Amino acid sequence: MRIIAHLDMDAFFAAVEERDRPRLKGKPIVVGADPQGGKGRGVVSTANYKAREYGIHSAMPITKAWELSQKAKKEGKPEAVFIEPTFHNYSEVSKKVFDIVLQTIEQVYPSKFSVENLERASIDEAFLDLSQLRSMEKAEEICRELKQEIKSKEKLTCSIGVGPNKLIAKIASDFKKPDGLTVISENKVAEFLDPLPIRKIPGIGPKTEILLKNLGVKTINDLRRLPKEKLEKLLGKWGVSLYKKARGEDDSLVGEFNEIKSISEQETFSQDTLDPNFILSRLKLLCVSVFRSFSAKGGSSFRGQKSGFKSYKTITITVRFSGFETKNRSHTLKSEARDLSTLEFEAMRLISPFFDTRENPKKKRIRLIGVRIEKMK
DNA sequence: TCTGGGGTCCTAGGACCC
DNA sequence: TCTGGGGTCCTAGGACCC
Repeated sequence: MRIIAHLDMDAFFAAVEERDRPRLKGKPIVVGADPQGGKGRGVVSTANYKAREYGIHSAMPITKAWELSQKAKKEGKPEAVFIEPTFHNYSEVSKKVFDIVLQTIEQVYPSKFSVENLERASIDEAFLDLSQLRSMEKAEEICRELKQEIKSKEKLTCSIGVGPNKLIAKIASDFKKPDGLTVISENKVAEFLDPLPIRKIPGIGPKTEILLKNLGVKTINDLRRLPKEKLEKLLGKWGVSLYKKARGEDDSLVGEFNEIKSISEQETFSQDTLDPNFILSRLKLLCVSVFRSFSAKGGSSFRGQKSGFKSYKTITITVRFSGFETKNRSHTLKSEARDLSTLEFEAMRLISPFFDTRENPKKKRIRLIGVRIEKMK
């Protein structure tokens, strides 16, 4: 039997800000783009639980969050504090938290846990393979300990889910947020999943939700009643995988090696424009910056492995117009490139048709451009 | 109220090769 | 002369995640 835990920090970015700035204690906090008095561009990255009471949540346009905050103010409630994210800071805190996780488990269960049993899934999430403990009770106990240690050393709370696989652990960690601990043993999986809305399954987003709702499927129990063939016809490969997920099945391993497959940067302009001088100069800066991360040596990347690539083969540019319509154009070179000037040259070549009628017959203004490289070695 | 930035995976058509 | 089938690569787009 496998025992997998999923640890998820609560409102991570906002929690770090609240911890580090005592004057913000207890206030609604929104980490995201600068709202610029309701005229800003961008979205909410993280809102703390006080701000969520105003209806503010992740991925919401920052202008909307601003309005909700103003509305609350009129009702006599405290205005939300808007903060721009400092990723460097969060990733340092993240590292400390995961060090605490490793140290705590190694202390309590020496030789039963090592780095390979920990998979950092993102800046604020990790999976732990606790199968070696051979008991759900022991797993629960160590998770309690982890939460306690993180709280006392870093003054941050997290939620943990424990289950027979990564899927159940992940859904369970979300079940009692914030500061929750949910343990689902193998024989309780169906009972746990049945009443949950299908959106709780990672991978079901707004589109799949609508598609399935049109078939009368709202809960995971409803989903389980659909035959495999029907799901496959509807969603292809993904449908077959959903069939298994609805049954709580998932055999993916903790600590699978995640190779970096692409490096990209993009920029949304503060005003939509079709000025080639401006756009090309920004494009060049994006190229420089993408090339810098490409050739950064020895630095540990987001998922913890070494980068320091030597060559790339595919260049892609992105253009997003005023109406949010988005186009990509890519080119794969005949042989590997190693230099910045090839990247700049190809990026310019790919974007130039967007300045005239070849790719932009209505002369629409541009909102965002991006540069990506792939097939690195 | 218009919708960030950095990623992954999947699909589908066409080219090309055997 | 009106035509197979499989494999792989390239390109473009879309859904989703944190």
